[in-house]
Amino acid sequence: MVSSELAKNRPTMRDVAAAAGVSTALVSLVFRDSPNVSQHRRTRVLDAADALGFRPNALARGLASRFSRTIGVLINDLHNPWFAEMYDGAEQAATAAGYQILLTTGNQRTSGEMRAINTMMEQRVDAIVLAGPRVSGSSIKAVCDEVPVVTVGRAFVGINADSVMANETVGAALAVDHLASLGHRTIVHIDGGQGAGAAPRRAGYVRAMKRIGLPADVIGGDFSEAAGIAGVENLMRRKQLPDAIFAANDLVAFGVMGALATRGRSVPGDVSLVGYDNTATAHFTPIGLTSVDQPREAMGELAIALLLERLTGQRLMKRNETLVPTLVVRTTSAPR
Amino acid sequence: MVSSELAKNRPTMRDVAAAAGVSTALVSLVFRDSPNVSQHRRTRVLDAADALGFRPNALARGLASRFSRTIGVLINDLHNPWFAEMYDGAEQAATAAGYQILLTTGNQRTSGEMRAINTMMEQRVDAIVLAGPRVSGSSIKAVCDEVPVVTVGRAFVGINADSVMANETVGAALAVDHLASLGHRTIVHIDGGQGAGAAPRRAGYVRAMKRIGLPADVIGGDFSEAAGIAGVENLMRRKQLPDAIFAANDLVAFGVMGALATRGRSVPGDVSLVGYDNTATAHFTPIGLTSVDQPREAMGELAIALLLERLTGQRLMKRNETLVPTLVVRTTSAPR
DNA sequence: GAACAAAATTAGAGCGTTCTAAACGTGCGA
DNA sequence: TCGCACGTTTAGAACGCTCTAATTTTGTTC
Repeated sequence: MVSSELAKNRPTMRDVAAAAGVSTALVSLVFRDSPNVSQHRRTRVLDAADALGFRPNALARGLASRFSRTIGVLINDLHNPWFAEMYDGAEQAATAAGYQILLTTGNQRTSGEMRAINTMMEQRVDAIVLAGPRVSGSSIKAVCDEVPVVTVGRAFVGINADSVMANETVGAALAVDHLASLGHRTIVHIDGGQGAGAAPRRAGYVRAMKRIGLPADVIGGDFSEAAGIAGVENLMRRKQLPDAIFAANDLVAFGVMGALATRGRSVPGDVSLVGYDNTATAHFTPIGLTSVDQPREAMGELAIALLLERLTGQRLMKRNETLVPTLVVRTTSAPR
Repeated sequence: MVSSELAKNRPTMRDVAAAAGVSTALVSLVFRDSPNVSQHRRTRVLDAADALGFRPNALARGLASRFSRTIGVLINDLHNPWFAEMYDGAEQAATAAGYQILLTTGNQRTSGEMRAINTMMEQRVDAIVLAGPRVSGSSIKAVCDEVPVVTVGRAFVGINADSVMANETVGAALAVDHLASLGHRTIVHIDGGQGAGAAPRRAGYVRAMKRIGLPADVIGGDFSEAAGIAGVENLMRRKQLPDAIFAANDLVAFGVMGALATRGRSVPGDVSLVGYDNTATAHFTPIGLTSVDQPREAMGELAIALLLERLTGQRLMKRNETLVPTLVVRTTSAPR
């Protein structure tokens, strides 16, 4: 089935050892940067390895050592730049700790996620990061008992997985306070329906409005542009547009912007607008969307840090961390 | 160093074999879906494996079989949704062929790319996809001799790697013809400088303009928003704005949109605009950027198909494939 | 130069699979 | 009843590395 061209006989440690006139054990020590190797032999081994084009076999290494020094990262949606930024933080932290990352995606489907998790387990990753998982807690319970797991953007109860979250309630309050401080009184929230994080954002909005003595006004939606468009259609049927709109996320906000523009209303002239997530698109000049920003890279770093605590045996108890978002003010929000 | 909690004694084939009262060889056959296993034993083995929570060890499997059934995919920039879409196509094709994907990123740096490539080689991937690589051809020559490699969005000469490209020249012509058909006469191109694909886009623009008898007019730039802004500043110094602008990519186009808006000019009222790449951002309603679209998923699928040809020994000769882009017309281009 | 400690090196047994070749049933025809 | 073919099953040697314990070399001290 496989052509002879491909069935490469790659050099092994035995070959290197023979070429350098030492034992395979010594070659192994050299490639693991052991301090107890004489400089003399070290260079001889390294030279021999170089001459042969030797690459250590990570499979054999992992099998023999029982540790792959690999952390599996499951990203729910590769298209969502949110995850890319979280990944940056995670990768940096993992690399610094001498771990490699095995990146997989779930294609936004639970079946895909379970497949990806199984793959990681079969590859014997030492720990797992689940970024924005869609799967149920019960379906990953067994995994969490075998290997340290941290979830990002979602927390499970009843299973042994750490979590890193952003405080959505505070984020929503940030948006409301900002709009209120600009003098807006009628502030509508188009919510994210059943989406992850939608509920606490909604709750944070309601609480913040109550706190400053304004009536909460929530329009149902989801995390999509269409929801923003529908929300505007809904609002246009009223006697009067609100002073401002707080959208459940940036996508919804883009829908709102488009729909308002179509109907000849201007942002922020007629309505101020705040989004959530601070996606890359939000900052593009023609848009300039004011948006709540989550510390994505920091979340990725923290996720790895939590895993490392488990891997080094420093901690056995579950830990849930929450980071605080900030508000990035751009041009879609202006004084009333 | 490692806590006892973590040094899991995962069940092995031996355990499963013992529990099912068969040999490890039989267990192995069952897990490889061998047809020569009696139904009776198969279910016994599967039940035993289930009861024990057995997961085959991919490391051991790869070591013993000399094939990991894994294809490494190096994505140059995780933040760029272009790659995500290409990846979708690749993953689908790979999964269909029974391969797993090992995804890595180079963080837009050649050093990062080389590290990632080395990692993949150490993990003994069976083949490699390099999506938009920044590395030099000479630095991956050795890799291409060890394992089938396909590059996407870039082709190397002198090394044994297949390639999948989009025809940038045709893409540029698509943009020019579209603008010309709308009646625009002065069509400026803000180019991508040294960026990947910038040269053929520029050449395609020049050729298309020549073909329809219009004067080519190229403003130097790069693949960034800033280049779009600078381009507009440049144009504003002229007596008159051009009828239309063909930007080297969507990012440049966004810069152009923002800069024009800042200066009180409207798109497409004063100037029509066409981008390149058809990024997700391009379709958002408040932007609605007309843009050249590359068949990204198809490119990913094709990349895997080329690798499979090599893996099955069907082909030894290098092959370079080129796919044809299309134009997605939105609201930034209108009749003169 | 002997005795000992410390440093450097090595032999060899795993790690959990696959793979080859051989062994084992079992049913069939002679 | 025997022999044979066929479909199943198995023993045991890889695969390329790590790890433990033992061995050899080197350095130090008297």
